[in-house]
Amino acid sequence: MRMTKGVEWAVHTLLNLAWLSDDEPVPTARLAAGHDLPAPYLHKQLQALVRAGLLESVPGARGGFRLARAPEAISLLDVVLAVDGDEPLFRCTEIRRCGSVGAACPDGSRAFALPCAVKTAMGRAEAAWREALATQSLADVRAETDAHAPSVASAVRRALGDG
Amino acid sequence: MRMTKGVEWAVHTLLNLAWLSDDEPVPTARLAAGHDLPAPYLHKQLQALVRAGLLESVPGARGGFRLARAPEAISLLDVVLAVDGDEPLFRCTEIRRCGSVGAACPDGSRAFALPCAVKTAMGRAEAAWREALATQSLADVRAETDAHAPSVASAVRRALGDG
DNA sequence: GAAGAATTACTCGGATACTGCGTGTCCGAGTGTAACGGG
DNA sequence: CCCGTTACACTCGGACACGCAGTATCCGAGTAATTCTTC
Repeated sequence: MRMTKGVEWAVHTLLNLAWLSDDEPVPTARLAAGHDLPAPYLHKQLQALVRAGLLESVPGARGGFRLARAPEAISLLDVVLAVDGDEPLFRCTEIRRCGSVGAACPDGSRAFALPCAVKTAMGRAEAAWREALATQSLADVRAETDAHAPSVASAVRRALGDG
Repeated sequence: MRMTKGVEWAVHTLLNLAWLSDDEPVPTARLAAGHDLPAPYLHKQLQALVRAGLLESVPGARGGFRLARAPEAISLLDVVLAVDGDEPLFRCTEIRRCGSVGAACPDGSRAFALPCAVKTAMGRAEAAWREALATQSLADVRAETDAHAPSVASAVRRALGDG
């Protein structure tokens, strides 16, 4: 029950693009060098972000990736779902219907008409998690970092800017 | 980013024990037959629940497992952490310090003194998830099932009771 | 018939293989750039 | 000197191996019930 590390890479990479704030596309190699990440694998994650509509890819020479929307319009939930997929944390396989317990229910169709209570309980918790992720945007995280560590923004522009 | 299926098995098994409500220990084989689960693997999950203090194991003939606490005192968070471990969903590897971006921060020790904003944002969401799991007890799920499907309780007693 | 000891059968507990997904990598298709030649 | 063509270098895009955690299983240690023997 753990998130893939691609999520961390994706969030930091999107943050770096948000700090650059110009429309110049940045190639994978420079983004990967920004945090010493393996370029091919990061590239794979970036493709997922493109498919999810969070990034725009520019092909050809001097191409690369840029944000497809404003940082205010990209939530952490968007990033997590884009990289890790949108499957629920808890997958109900309806084992309540199986085995001797399931068979001992005389009115199976009526007893199992409503959703499994375990599934709904887990779903409530997951909804709270998603809500908390959805209400935090990339711009919020950027603002929090700017408040605590103002030197990071200029460091990103110095390290990743194409000047 | 998915929960192990052992969680579903553990919750349903604990629920069944809560429905039985007597102090007779139930062996693994009968619990597994209740939902057509592979007995050896379920046995492994039950051991994890014993280590976490949610179940009591009774060795020897006519032995088995029984709840170690009242269903009201067992939260869904307890079950999830017992089976899947208590590692955080999001693991921050501090990549912000690495690479050209990390090196470009002139005052590294000051800029990175406070926790990573990405980590704290993810931590807020995870805290909401844990809170929602912690406030739902096994007794709550049992009550919800009793309200929606009253026949399940008697079915469990009929299928798993040692009568 | 009752008490005691040995036997037996059943249970938990931990150690051991197998599989699927996350992790890491590679090469081909496509495009913009730049150089080069001709007008 | 300007324009069109050609070649090139760089980028994204998807397809291909590897390792570890989740999945599944087995056998040994320990205990309570049972049975047999003896008084």
